[in-house]
Amino acid sequence: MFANKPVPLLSFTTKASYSQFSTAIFHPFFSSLRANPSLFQTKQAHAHIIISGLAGNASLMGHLLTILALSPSTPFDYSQSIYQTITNPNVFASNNMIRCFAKSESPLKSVLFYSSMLRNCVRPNNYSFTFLLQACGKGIGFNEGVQLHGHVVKLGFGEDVYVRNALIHLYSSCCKVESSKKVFDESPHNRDVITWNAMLAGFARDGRVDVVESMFDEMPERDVISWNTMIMAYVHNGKLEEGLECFRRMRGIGLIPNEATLVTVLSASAQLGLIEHGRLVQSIIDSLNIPLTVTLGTALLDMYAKCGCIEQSRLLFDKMPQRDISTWNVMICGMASHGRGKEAIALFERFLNEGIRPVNVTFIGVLNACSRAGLVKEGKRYFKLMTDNYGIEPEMEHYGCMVDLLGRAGLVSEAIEMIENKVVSPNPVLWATLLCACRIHGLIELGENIGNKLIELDPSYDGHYVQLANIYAKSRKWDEVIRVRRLMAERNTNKIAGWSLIETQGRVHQFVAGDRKHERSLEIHKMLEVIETRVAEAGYVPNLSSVLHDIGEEEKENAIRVHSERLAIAFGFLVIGAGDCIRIVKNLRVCTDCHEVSKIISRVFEREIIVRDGSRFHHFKEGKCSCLDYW
DNA sequence: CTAGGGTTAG
Repeated sequence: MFANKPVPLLSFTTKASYSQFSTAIFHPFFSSLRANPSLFQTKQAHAHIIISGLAGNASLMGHLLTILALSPSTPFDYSQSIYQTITNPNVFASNNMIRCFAKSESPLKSVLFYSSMLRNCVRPNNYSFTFLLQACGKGIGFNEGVQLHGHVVKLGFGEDVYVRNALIHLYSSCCKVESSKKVFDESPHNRDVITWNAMLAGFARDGRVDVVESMFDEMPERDVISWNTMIMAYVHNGKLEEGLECFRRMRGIGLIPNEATLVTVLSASAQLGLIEHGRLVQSIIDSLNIPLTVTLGTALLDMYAKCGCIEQSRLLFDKMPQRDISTWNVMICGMASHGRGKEAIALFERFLNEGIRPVNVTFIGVLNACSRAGLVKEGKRYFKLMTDNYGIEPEMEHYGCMVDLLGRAGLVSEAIEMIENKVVSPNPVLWATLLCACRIHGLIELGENIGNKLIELDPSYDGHYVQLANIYAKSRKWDEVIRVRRLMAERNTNKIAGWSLIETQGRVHQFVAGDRKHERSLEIHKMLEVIETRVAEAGYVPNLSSVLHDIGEEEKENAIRVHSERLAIAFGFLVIGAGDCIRIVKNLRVCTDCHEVSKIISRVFEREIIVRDGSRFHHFKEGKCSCLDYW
């Protein structure tokens, strides 16, 4: 009866008269369909019910609606048509109709349905409210939810733990975590692990990590989801190391992580650029035999790309049995961030050929790729494709890519036009992007204009001063360089402390400029001297323009010498096996001088160095960088 | 006869 091919109904009907069957014979089919919903088989069951003259039966139709509510993609009209055949709807059938509404595009319609249910004198029960409150949470129906909360209390379901949990979940979905907390506090004896988890998730969404932490410690019992929620609270609120530490503790007590755990932990590893940790997660996935779903595969793909292993990323991409739009986006953006513009574009073309509809993020990757590969014509064409063919409204990021693309190609007036004509409110970020182009192309006058304008707009941000000074330095206007540096010092701008990190044997070593705190500091500085000697022999002359302070020449050289990136490289030579590449993650942009030195190091030591800075990768190899000296 | 909490991309 439930094979994948249509069943010859006639042969079935000739065997017996349906009136002989009780409704009970359908129940085995319902339970198998609940476990494994299939629209086709549900329709078959429906057909049999109709033939047997039971289409008006509330219980049978209620079961069909349950299955439809559980199915991944349900034609909503179908659920409604089923409900309409019921001669005398009971609360069971109505509850499952609410569930179908909750899953639909407009979940709040379930509330309208609820009032019609009341008019028809169908009395709601505790199930009704869990489904209704769920629907309100999905549709962000705060007002509807509050009214339903009133009904819950009035009708006496206020102590049902399912209903209470649904209320907590509803309020936190509507960003009213204080209301969630009220419900939570009202009934201390009426809590289970789900109550606590819902409450944790509410505070996590609200960014109150400290509260999540203390509640987590207070919980009488914790399951995998409690741990996942705790880890997510850290990771989604920028406390990446804490997230990883929590994951370590979770494994320490012998709890088996599941897919959600691993996806979150991979995201933290990716953001931190910790390839060793990422590989550890991969080995956990392998040893637990966790199936590589699209979500998990995409998270892995992203981790490899963000940790500098774009080849690994690509191998995994080619092996994945299933991909969705995010998978493609991650792969395209990853390629672009590694400066492999042509490959990113080839992927995008393949993606279009497979008939997938690109979204805004896809185009950020594609436009970035064009910019990195210097493909001006293509970039313009894709920008037009995005707006004209796919109706995607360009966001600031898209304009940013275009300004970068045009500026890099030296088409400065077109870039200015783009900024001035297309954006409703001109954004400083776009001008800063163009300022970068001025530095590369040595456009002093324009750079001066833009730089001064930006400094005026935000005198406390040091990045604009640095760029302007770099522009002056490029044309050897040292007086101006000194003037800008002084201005910056006088105004005491907010300097973001730069750091570089390197990972080895599961440990993370983070350096700041001039760092002498590392346990192997002496060796590191000795290694630095060796590097310097070899680099100087290769003809390197320090470029003083990158030094931030207005100090004597000799000291300037010292200041460059101990940039965090160089300390990390020197340490890398000490701990990374010969032949293996040195991977470094930085928070800020690579300075001109460090970039130059890194190139030379890669040549004279025959060592590949991969540096991830704030927005892209630099692969230093054989004296060249993958960014082609434009960043 | 039906129920609840956690997951990726710029």
